[in-house]
Amino acid sequence: MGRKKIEMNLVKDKASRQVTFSKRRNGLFKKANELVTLCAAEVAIIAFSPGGKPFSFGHPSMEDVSERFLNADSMPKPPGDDPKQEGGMQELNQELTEVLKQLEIEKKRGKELDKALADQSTCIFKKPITQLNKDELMNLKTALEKLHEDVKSHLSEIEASASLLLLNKATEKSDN
Amino acid sequence: MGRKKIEMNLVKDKASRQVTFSKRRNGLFKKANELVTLCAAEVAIIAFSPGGKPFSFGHPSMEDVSERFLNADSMPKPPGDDPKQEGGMQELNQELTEVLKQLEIEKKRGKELDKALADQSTCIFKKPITQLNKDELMNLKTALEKLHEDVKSHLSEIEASASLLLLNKATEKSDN
DNA sequence: AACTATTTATAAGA
DNA sequence: TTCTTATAAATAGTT
Repeated sequence: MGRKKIEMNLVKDKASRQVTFSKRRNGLFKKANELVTLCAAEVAIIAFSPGGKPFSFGHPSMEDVSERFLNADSMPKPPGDDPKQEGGMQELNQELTEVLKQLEIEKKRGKELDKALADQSTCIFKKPITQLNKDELMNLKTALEKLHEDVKSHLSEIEASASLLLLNKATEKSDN
Repeated sequence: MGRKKIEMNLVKDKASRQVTFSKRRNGLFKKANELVTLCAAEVAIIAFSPGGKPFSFGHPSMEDVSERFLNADSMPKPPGDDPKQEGGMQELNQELTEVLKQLEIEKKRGKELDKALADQSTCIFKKPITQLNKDELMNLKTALEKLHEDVKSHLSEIEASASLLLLNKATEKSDN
């Protein structure tokens, strides 16, 4: 789909691979959105870049899609289910939904924290640089940057874990 | 992308809608597969047809993806640099080191919990959730709650550490 | 981040 | 449903 046909193998150059990922991720999400619009479908996607960053698409929101999954009654069931599982399932599903909601709330709170931390950091780096011991300054800067990064990666983990759970629940249902 | 351009609205005719969904779902999954192949990305998709039937795509396996999450970690290292400090710098540096040590401890604690969760999850995630028995579901639920608690406390710890760092920094600054 | 030459996806038709 | 094909859309390489 471009100037030349490309082989369907790993793009060797790292930079090119990142560019390709960005372009194609956009394309994928656009296609997903069209599918939603044209067909009144519900679609959720989670994609990890080669660098390991998570990106997600969801319509309706991931949470809405999750509720759909977690409502076992609306899902077609494989034949030969053990009936004695049914009773506890419903309750557990509800509880799982609750847990996921809590995770969502926590995620949002964390995002605000992340932002606040970032703001404070940049503020502090502006003023007293010349008055500090260089090594110390470097240490502090590094520490804050790592804290910042740590918070961010942890949020990714939360988001990814929740998404994974949801995706995992649906996996067996269909083979396309 | 066809004989005629179509409006991006819901396809009215139900049969056509189903046909469109099938075609475009195939296209979407193909694109996802290409993204995986070209970029070494990891992608999972769930899609509900207009009729409510779930379809999914996932590369690599859910187990691999989950492991990827639950193992990912990186720890800020305490400075432990040479003692070329001047004046109040020494105090500040000690304080900083202390905070980072605490953070490291907290981080390790979280890592253990995550690993415990991973152990439970890797076996649990291999099965569809609807086929898990009650005990397994309870374990999963407990693991998720644990993860949630840990994340919460971890974020609080980070927040507290960061605040302490910034406060110390501000104090040192006004002294100069 | 924009631009096009091409390839690819797909809407309509069979 | 599956295939065919004219056309729209995505994108690889380039700037």
